[in-house]
Amino acid sequence: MKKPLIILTGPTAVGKTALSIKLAQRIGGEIISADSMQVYRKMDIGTAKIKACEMQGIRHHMIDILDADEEFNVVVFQKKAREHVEEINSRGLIPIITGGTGFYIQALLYDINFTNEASDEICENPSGGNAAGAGGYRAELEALAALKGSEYLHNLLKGIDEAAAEAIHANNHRRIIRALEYHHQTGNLISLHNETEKQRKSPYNFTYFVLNNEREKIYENINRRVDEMIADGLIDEVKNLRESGLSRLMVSMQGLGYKEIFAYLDGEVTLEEAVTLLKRDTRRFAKRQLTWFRREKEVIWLNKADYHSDDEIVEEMMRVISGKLKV
RNA sequence: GCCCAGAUAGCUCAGUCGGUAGAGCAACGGACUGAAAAUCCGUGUGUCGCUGGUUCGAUUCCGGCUCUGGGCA
Repeated sequence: MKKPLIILTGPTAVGKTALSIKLAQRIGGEIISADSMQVYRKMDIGTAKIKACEMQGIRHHMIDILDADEEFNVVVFQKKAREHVEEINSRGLIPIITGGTGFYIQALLYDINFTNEASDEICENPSGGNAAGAGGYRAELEALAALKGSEYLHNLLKGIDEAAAEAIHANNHRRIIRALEYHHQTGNLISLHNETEKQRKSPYNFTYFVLNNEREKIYENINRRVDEMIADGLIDEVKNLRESGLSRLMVSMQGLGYKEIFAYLDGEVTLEEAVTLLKRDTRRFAKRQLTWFRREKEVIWLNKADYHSDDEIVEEMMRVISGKLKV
């Protein structure tokens, strides 16, 4: 019998957090955050992290578990989140995945296989001061790309994994590097790996909700929220992180709000420009999130415009969930 | 009230010696399987203010009207 798992996601600023609390209260659940930035401590304002007083007694996992200079990625997420799911289930409660990182949700939901023999190479480089933060081979490829251009790497990949080279654009050096790295570590082709992982069936009895709203409304929320973040002290938050010695190349500092304010603090843009860019980049992010969710199979869309209140949405969710769990 | 200028994409504008139009920004669509709030790819989305006239054909020329600036009273 598959264990229940509820997912509540959607584009940024659509109102996931508030709804997730209501759902958790109603159903008797705990929340596991699927968010690549809220895992970091001291990154509160820019990540729109839920405040303790807003949790209303609902337990949250995967928030504030790392320092901003630590590495985090989909593999770490998957491993930890899976443990939380099992643990919550063992106490007879229902785990609710909330957050906007679709890739993470997919990795957990379909139990995508990321393991390989040489995985240590990446894990044992915690001090990595650059964005790559990975093993020597990746750094090597990084340097090669800088020296000879990503076209060169793309040709390299063509000789190893034709299908992958076909699928990955020559300019997408990050993905080319991963494909080469994958082959280097495992001796296998990433194109084949992707093909098999795509076939996976979820080990969970899941219900996948995507909260959405009219685009215009989402953008209004984003613009307003950015202004509020500035008013709430986002600049000081970034300033503190910067003064604590964080580089803007770190993964955590590439998050929305952090990279733009960092550029302002470094004197590259005015504050006004930084705010405009942050709003724009966040809007584009929301759009990319929607593209991701559209492609996901078996999702249930909930359009806020179709309901009068969050409570009404929760009622609808409960209807769907009870149908699923009855069997 | 009179005079001048303008009205073209969501915005700021260019342009068409008459053959239904581009640029920047914004926006939109897509990819993604160990950086994913990252990375990458693709796409002009338009009653050329309204209305008559001239013309085979008007966004373009002419008249009238409306609106918006500025000026004179």
